[in-house]
Amino acid sequence: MDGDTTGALTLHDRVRMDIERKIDEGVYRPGDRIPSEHQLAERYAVSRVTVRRALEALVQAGHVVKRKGAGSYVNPDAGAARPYRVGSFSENCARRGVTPSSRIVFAGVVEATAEMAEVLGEPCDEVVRLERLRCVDGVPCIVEFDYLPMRFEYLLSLDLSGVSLFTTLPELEDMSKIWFDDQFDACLVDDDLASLLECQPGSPILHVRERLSTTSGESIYANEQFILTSRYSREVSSKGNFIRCDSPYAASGASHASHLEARGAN
Amino acid sequence: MDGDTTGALTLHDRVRMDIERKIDEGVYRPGDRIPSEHQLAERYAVSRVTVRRALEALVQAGHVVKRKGAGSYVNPDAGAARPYRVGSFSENCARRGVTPSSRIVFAGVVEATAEMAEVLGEPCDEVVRLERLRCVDGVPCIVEFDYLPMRFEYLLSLDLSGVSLFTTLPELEDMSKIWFDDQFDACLVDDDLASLLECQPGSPILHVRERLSTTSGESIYANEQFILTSRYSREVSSKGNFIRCDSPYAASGASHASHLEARGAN
DNA sequence: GAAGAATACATGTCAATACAGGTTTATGGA
DNA sequence: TCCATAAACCTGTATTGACATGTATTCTTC
Repeated sequence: MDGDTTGALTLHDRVRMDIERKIDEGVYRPGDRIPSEHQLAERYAVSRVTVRRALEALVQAGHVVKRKGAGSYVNPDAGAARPYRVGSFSENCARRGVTPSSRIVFAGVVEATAEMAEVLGEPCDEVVRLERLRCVDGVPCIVEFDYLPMRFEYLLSLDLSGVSLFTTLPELEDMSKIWFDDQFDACLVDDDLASLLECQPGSPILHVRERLSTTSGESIYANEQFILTSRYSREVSSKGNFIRCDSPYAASGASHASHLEARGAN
Repeated sequence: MDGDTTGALTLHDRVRMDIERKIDEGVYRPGDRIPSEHQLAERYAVSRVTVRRALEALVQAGHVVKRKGAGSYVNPDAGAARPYRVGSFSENCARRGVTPSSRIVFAGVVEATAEMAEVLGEPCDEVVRLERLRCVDGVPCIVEFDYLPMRFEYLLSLDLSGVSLFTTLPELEDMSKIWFDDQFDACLVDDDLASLLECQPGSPILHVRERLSTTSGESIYANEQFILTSRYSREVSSKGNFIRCDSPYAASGASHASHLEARGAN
């Protein structure tokens, strides 16, 4: 395990990282069989259980596939070994070599509507509200509204124009313990959005309502994004541990839920 | 573990299911601390490792939260204990007591475009193509195009009007080994879609392109859905082990990728 | 040479034990 | 009563050992 013996990490984490590194460096190449659990245990001087735990994580991440009775293999499709993390707006831009920017349109405390309280999962009178215009190389792409519980009021004293909530909130450190609830709609750009996004009113626009909560049920925040998909596309990759919960409206005759916020309140 | 001793299941599965049942029946209620791992091991007459494995699955599914040094607790937010599976169109309708129906608009083998071959991840000349109109209580909501590798040609001899691909394809049995790649766009209803969906041309419509593949890199199928969100809304819940890979178009100046299929080819 | 049996090997499952480190509760002194 | 300490308890991590089951290879037999 080389000189990388950071004492803070667990054994199975160190084993996992070393195997991961060997895959990255091509020591184990796509399609190759990697040494058996028994051999790895001997090589790293750990128990087989520890090796199995490391391999389990690699299987979860898509780097390794196992075949009972045969062995463990490096995933032959290198592209399928997706990074195991969430990319924020800022991160995605950086990865593509374009410059993200944010203009804070509004940041403050507002009275909570009944719907906000419900979405945030707790009775509350006030919420922290952000409205941001996100641009790529100066071209406006997304209008985003964020709604956070009052315990995040401290955010208002920070400069949020360059950062994402993803990297700011300590609650979001361990993504594996976060539930994302997303609802997707298509709607048309109204005059307010058009002037912010510098586009034609009546253009189609993607409307995403997202709610983040911990697996223990605590709400973190909710947001609402209007994404001009002609300028910025939203892609999501996910492993099968999610549920779609489509809901037909036609049957109940109920109209579409309106936006979380009264747009005229600015 | 009652009389439910199905020999086919593993021990940790039986333990997990029994704890799950006790949570469902209210023996362990939300917020309650469930017996310690040591106690559970003694009660079920299994080792602590087996109990931990059962609990691990329950934590993954969101039913249980653990606190180091303190104990394991039933997730206080019952709503957060989401079912650990994907809901198909048919399933979601059934759950809501409305009647789903599908009209097959087209089903057959077509010549593969370069883009289809790329999306399906393998060189191919032909693909199986389905076009379906999905309705809720007779109201058309979704136009769906499916593209499958030729090994699924046998589907064409089945009656697909009542079922979903999800429950039909054996490849989709273990959802935890499936990658979903989704891309969301908003666009406008054209004349073809309008006549199928019985709606106004120019209405905003949600356009989802989805690709399913195994963690070992094998493509299963790709599809393209046009969802009238005013009649049927798409919600997605997911745990944090996914990635968003938004891509800015503004920078490169590249135009939006066109549909997978030439719409006029019908 | 081909088919089937025997063998070696790899992963899957499970048990029993040990210790580290965090949390809760009980104890005891100021 | 309040606070600090100690003990009990619980989860996290790791080891060793064992057996079951599926896969691949080799050997034997026809």
